[in-house]
Amino acid sequence: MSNLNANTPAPEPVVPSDFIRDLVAAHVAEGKYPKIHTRFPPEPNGYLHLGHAKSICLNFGIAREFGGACNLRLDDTNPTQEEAEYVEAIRTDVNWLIAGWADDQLGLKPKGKTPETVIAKGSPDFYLPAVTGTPSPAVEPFYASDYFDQIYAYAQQLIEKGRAFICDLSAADMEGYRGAPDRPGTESPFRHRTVAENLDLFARMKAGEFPDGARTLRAKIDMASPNLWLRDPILYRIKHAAHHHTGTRWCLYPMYDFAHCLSDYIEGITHSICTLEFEVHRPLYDWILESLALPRALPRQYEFAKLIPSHTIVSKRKLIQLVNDKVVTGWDDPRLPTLSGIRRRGVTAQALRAFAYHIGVTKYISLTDVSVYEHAIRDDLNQRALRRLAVLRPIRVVLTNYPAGQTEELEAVNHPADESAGKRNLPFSRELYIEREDFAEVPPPKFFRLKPGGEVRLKYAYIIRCDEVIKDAAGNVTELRCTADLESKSGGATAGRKIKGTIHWVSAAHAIDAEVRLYDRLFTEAEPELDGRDYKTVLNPHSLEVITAKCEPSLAGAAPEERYQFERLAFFTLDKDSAPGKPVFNRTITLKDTWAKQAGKP
RNA sequence: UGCCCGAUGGUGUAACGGUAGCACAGCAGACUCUGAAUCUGUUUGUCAUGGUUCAAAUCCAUGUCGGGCAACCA
Repeated sequence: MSNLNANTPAPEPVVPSDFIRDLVAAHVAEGKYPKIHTRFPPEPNGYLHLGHAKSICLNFGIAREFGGACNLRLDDTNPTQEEAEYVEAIRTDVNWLIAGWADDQLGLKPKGKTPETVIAKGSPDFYLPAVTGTPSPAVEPFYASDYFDQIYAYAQQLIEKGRAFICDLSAADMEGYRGAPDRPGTESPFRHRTVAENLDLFARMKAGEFPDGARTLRAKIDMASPNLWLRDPILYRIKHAAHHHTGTRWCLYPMYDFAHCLSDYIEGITHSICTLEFEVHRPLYDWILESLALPRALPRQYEFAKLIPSHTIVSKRKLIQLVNDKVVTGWDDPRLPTLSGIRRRGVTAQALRAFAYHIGVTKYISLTDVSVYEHAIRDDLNQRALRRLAVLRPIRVVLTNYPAGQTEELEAVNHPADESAGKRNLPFSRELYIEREDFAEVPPPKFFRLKPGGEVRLKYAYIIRCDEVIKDAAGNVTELRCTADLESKSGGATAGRKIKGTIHWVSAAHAIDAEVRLYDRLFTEAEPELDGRDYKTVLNPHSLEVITAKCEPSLAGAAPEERYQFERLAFFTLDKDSAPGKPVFNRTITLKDTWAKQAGKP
């Protein structure tokens, strides 16, 4: 195990290998492109989640491993779906996830810059190169909507080539003309308009002469194609709607298929990596690009299977529902698989990257068990978290042979495997708190914590024996009266005694209170929506429990960027709801608990 | 019932015609002033049937199963 704390990040895993990277490596080997250029193109219609993390790690990872760049692009061609709020959230999440790892590969553009126009082979060509490695307020992400002028010009070219036409069919009519997967469609009655008429109509569509849905621009391909996406697909539709980035300048917006390949081309993307559902779109992607006789190298699309994590939901629509229905407190609720939620929960970007590395990239649609995710988190946190003592569910212990009023400072290490993490002192006194679970009046087999007449070691302190159990009228244990072996402190005469159990504790007089939020999986089932089941029926009622814990005093100075392990319990991080003197800790993930598993067995 | 894609232990992946490996999970043990970590050992797998070949997870054929595709969404 390597030694590190929050300030000395763990080494990144070795470079992964998968079918896409193999392809890119081959392209590099044959010198197919001067530079590898990928892109991460989210639509700003929601928050980024675990699934996006996989894509980000893939795209930026490739850029990183092959000396290329990866553009951040907002794929914003549908004004009715997208909002500026999401743009900011996306930028934050991407920056967080790649920080210290692929910052130098992040492709942005000078603020406000749109593609440069060049005349190549007698027709306009557009290019918008990325700037990398210069984070500053003067740069911003790419926006597909910044290319509306260029995409419009490309559409005109397509019309001029006789490869696109204006269609007056309504959405309902078009459905009838489309045919079916096993039955060819029929050509639109407007398919044979003249170039001049198409150009004129297209210009008038742009000018706002027609209402929504009145006309569309369609590619002229093949209504009999077995690939539905090649049956004269719509390239442009009329939408009199304000756009988050272009305002009211347009009432005509390009469809994804038309805008995406051209955006890739304009930015000089070489490898356009997307998820499997776009596989059937690839012929259209290529058709558009090839129909335009473009002078520069064309981008190519590659598809991989998206991440499907178990015990959660990653569909944007469902995520919105969870937020709106107040099942969770917001987009950054630590139980959500959103990057903002994950971050607030205390998971580090590096853990997420390690996870992405471990799950691999294939074309096989699979369900990834959360345990892989959880392992990546534990592995990361175990290396960086500072150890602390805190008691979640306290029970009072009085050491009858320890002088009242006496306090001593005991030395404790901050990390058992990293000396450089330093040490701290723990105040010790006659009255303590220990974990309720660490005492059993009637101990189950193999219980080696505290029991009547039994001994246990207090971490960094003394070995104590339980002499007496005090109960209230209802029979609840309220206090344990114990005696300490005063020679058994670290370095003491009897410190070497073999005691099976070691438990954590805090001094009652010195402990500070902290709100602790115990998070757990949001769903009890691996596939919440299996067979159309309503996810509401499998919500985990214990996904959040809020308690007040007794913490060692040093935790009063907890830092938000730090990670802590409350020994023998779990990993925690300070929540943004903390106030001076009122710390709030989020439980990121519990430690593995072999005892709980064993104790739970019949 | 058209087209496209896929199938390797419980789960996720590697092997690119030449010993089926790794990780997670599980189980057993060692160690332990964290029942954590660490270390050791270990159970379980090439969808099926043919074919090509000295040799097939890998190439071919057929089948089976799973997924995707008929928004003026992305």
